[in-house]
Amino acid sequence: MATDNRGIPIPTIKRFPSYLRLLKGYRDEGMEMVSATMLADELGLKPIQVRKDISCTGIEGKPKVGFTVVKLIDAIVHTLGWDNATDAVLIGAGHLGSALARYEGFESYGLKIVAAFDIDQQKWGAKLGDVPVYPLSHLQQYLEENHVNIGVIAVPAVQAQEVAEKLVACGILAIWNFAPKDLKLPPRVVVQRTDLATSFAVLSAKVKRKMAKEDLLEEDDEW
Amino acid sequence: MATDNRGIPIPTIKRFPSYLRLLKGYRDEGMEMVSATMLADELGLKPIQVRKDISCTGIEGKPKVGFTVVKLIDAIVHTLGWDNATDAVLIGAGHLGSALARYEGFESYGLKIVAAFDIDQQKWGAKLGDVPVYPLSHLQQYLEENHVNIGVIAVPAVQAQEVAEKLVACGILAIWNFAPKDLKLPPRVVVQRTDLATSFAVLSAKVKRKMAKEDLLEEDDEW
DNA sequence: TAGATTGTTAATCGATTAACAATC
DNA sequence: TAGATTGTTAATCGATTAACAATC
Repeated sequence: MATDNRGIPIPTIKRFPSYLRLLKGYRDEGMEMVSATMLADELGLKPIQVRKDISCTGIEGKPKVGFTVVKLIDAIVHTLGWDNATDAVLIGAGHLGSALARYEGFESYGLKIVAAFDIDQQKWGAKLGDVPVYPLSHLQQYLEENHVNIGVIAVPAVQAQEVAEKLVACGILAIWNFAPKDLKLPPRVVVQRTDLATSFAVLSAKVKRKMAKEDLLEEDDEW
Repeated sequence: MATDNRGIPIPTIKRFPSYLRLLKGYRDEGMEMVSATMLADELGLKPIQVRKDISCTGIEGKPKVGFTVVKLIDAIVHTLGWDNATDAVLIGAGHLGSALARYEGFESYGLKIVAAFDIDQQKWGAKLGDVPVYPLSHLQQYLEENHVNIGVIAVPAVQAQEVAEKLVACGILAIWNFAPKDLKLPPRVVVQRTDLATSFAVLSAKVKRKMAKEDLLEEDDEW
């Protein structure tokens, strides 16, 4: 087990995709080596943090020179587990589901949405990009016949829990939940939320903080 | 400045929307009081953490009884700054942009998307839900004539930086970026990313970790 | 060589968790 | 009252940052 990722901090995991995007750009430009300093500069991080993150991949660099771009790409991809493609089903073929199904970036993450399911009869038989839409009632059968590890939930909040339980009952290992609802599921199931409310809350808080600081500065000016 | 939010930890901010959803449900069911224990239980958190989070809002509870549901809702909404509606423009009327424009949950966050802009001529004049789509070339004029604080970016990665710079030049204070690209902007601009890659990276890492643990357990069994 | 960069070890910082007195 | 729950203070845990020797 040369590069397992137990113990890699979540914040580091979250920075990996940014490194990856940058590194792929460098590779496409023909750049062979890159230093932590350069990456840090480009992403607004501190060099020491980039070095720490990189060290989690097990890759070693050369003092004064830096790291081999393609080696680093491979190492990050492998550390994230993105070198093994994983099939996923999408539940919910509304606007968000449709956007997800058509999103082409998933390919480079090793994620492949193989089928979508919806309760709305009008959507059955349609295609979202390359992804066929089936009746939700066919989900169980589909999962019995196809090996799929991940379920992507893009249904309204009120239906999310029920859909999640159905997925779990069918043996799904991990759920990526886009519904604005916190799911209660057995701990063996991996759940990842992508929640607009959460993201916007952080934005709101930062804006409010910034406003407060500016008000404070103005006060200071008057003194 | 009774309840400014400087010093409220970001992880706490991120949990607020989950509390809010739960509390609104309780309110609608007619529940008047709620304990930290109950919230924790429902969300899979520890009671102590919920109490710490709640204390950041300035709300006080009653021992043995808990907190007043509606008071708590108001306090969280106010702490997030969601009691003041903020206008936003959306750049990019593709599938994702369309899904965002039609998303009805934003209303309860105090976010209102007032207009969308796109370079694609075919989209001009259309409406995404209630949101009109204008030519991107009209952005500057629109922002001069309307007071808008937030820009939502839902364009392809290659165009994101350029669009962001245009928004900043027009005086936008904060940017919510859905493009898979790290923006380089002056520090005075608040930037929040909602990045599918980042979210999926965490999911992948958790799955990989889980697999490794299971493999390990199997090994243990054999010994 | 000189100097930039790596990698490691230690210090700092911030969030979570524990302990416990106060209280309804 | 007894016991559940709050709120505060202190301890723990984990990530970031600093310091610095090693190295190309």
